[in-house]
Amino acid sequence: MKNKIMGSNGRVTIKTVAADAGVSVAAVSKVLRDAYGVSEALRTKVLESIDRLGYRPSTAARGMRGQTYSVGIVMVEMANPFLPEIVAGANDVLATEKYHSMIGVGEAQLKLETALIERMIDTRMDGVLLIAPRLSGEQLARYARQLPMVVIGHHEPQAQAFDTVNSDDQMGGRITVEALVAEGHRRIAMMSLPEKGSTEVDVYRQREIGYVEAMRAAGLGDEIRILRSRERRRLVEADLATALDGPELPSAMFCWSDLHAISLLSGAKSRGIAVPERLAVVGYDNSPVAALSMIGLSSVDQGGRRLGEVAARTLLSRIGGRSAPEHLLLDPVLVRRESF
Amino acid sequence: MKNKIMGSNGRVTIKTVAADAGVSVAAVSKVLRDAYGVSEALRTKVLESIDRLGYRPSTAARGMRGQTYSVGIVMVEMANPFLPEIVAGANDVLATEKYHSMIGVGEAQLKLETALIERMIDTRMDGVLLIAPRLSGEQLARYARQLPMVVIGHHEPQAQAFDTVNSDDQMGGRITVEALVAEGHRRIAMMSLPEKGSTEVDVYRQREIGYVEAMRAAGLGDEIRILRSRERRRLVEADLATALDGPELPSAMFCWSDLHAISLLSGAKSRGIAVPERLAVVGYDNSPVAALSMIGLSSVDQGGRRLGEVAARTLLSRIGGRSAPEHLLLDPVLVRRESF
DNA sequence: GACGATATGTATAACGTTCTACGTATAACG
DNA sequence: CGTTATACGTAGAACGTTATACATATCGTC
Repeated sequence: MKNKIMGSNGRVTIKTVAADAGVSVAAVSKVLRDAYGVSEALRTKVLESIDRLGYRPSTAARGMRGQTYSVGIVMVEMANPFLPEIVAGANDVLATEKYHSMIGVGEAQLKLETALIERMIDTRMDGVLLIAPRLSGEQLARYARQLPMVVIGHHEPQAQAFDTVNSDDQMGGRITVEALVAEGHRRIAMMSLPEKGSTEVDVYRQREIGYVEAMRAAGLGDEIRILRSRERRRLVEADLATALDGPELPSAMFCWSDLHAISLLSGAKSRGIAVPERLAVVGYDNSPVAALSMIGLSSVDQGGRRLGEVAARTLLSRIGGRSAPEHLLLDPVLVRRESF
Repeated sequence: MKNKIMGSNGRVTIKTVAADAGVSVAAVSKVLRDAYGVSEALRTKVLESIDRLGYRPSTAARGMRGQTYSVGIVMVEMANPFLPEIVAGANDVLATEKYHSMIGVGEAQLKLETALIERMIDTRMDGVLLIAPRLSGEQLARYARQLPMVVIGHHEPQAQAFDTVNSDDQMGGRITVEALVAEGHRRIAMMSLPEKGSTEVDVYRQREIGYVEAMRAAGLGDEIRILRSRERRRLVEADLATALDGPELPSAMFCWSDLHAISLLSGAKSRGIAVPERLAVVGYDNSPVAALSMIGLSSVDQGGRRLGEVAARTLLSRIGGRSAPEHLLLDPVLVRRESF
């Protein structure tokens, strides 16, 4: 067994492969990149050496000059039950193209989000997928000029620098109201987040728009009622209690998220309010908890896995060179359970 | 404004900083690394240039020769509700030392786990934190010889090449049985996973050991009963139904995970089995779902955040050069709710 | 001032891969 | 056979940072 040319730390490098196959380093690189200018014979020889030696390219070295075949995912938080499906869907697609994703958790903090995106740029990731980012559209665009970007959970169809892939949140509000109206409900309220500081890129604002439109279309413009709950997890139950104990309990409540809907269910039960007889409840996200038979929450399903798949495909096409923006909306579905 | 020396793509590089500060590239590098051999005056000058220019080191270039100040986390799956707290705790500690974590999801698949760890090595991450890996201790040790490693959810106190940080799973079984016994329960069964293919590194095997020991200590050796549920999510409910419909329903059931416990609660309710009067139920993990008032599951709390913090600290000390192994156990706590 | 010890700052190669320029071989055509 | 076009493979620089060797400056002592 001949002496092998190894990198520092005893690692098999492209030089090891070149020596084993009896070709130049540049030839091995061409084979790895599927670049023009190597014969089939040389290619076969090199691939055999790569196999035999168990060579893996150094991602760090690739980042100096070429592609790393990695994608960053920045998630707003880890505990959100909607996100695993998105990530799984994205990873399915990425894996077919030999890409790996690396996830950073932004904790809904601008500073952290910024630091993560910048670290991904510094690591020379080929692209980034943001899920429910807190950065503004302008800030997103600035980073998108530095690396390919796709955003989920941010509605900005006029954005040029990055793509968006979303569930159609207006439609989610609409189909929920339509279904409740078809059951005879007239007093349909919506539980959302504070209006202050929000814009129409936010998913809950889009859901409100759909709710309002459908109520109007059903001739229920006078019954439009949007209640606002503070976002802090600890404050949600207090705000929901206010809604449940208020003077005019609606016959149905559409909540912008499952978390709120589940808390509402809980509060209603403890007050002896019959669900769905006295109060029908619909959430949003169709999280696994919603499906527990002890919960039985009706909920709008956004098709997280499909979202992830489409977003990853869109990102790969950006990485491949496309610069014309794409803004996609996928149809949500209302999943009915006992709460409605 | 003078011409600035910029890297490819218009990026501020170490050369830009050196030129701006009027010093050599190597001096700037020494400042960045806090290395010996630069004066305070030069240091101040360089740091001002770094600030003014908004210089960020290229992580890829750092990976060629030095440290990247990044840590990989490989998680068994994304949807596990126990994991967000671990990651949050780890990230808190890592952030104080200017490290970023990047998460890969192994989906409980050996091939994927392997590929992720290798990609983290290729990216020259400074260390890796594995959460409930499926790789064997031997395989873990092989990778741990290539980069610093800490493992959570894998009990191997004799391992030399990597560290472990775990909740004391035996103790979790023990305190549960003790509490049930103190309430007068004698027929206490445990719901666990299949014995085939498992070893004592697995958390559920450790919980079984604690269960068995505490039953014996309470003079209930004859009442030891470990039921086994297949791991596939879809099969859990069928296996639990078998347990609920069996000839001898115990008076209490200790489940190795909240998922199983919640399904058991659901099954018991649908059969009219009064919880906790006819059947007391205790889960493991104290997940957010367990705490929902509509669920009210008593559960063993592992202190995920604390686990993450300790694990990150342990990893940083490994990265800092320590090679003597550390194996830490944190005490779990039984959280009581309506199910018991 | 001379000498020795220590601190400081620079020059330069290394790290592993990609990109590009270009020399040479090969094939096709007249 | 000579000419032209194309394919193939190599040499070497680039990428941005770190690590190390070493020249020179500075400080303390005699």
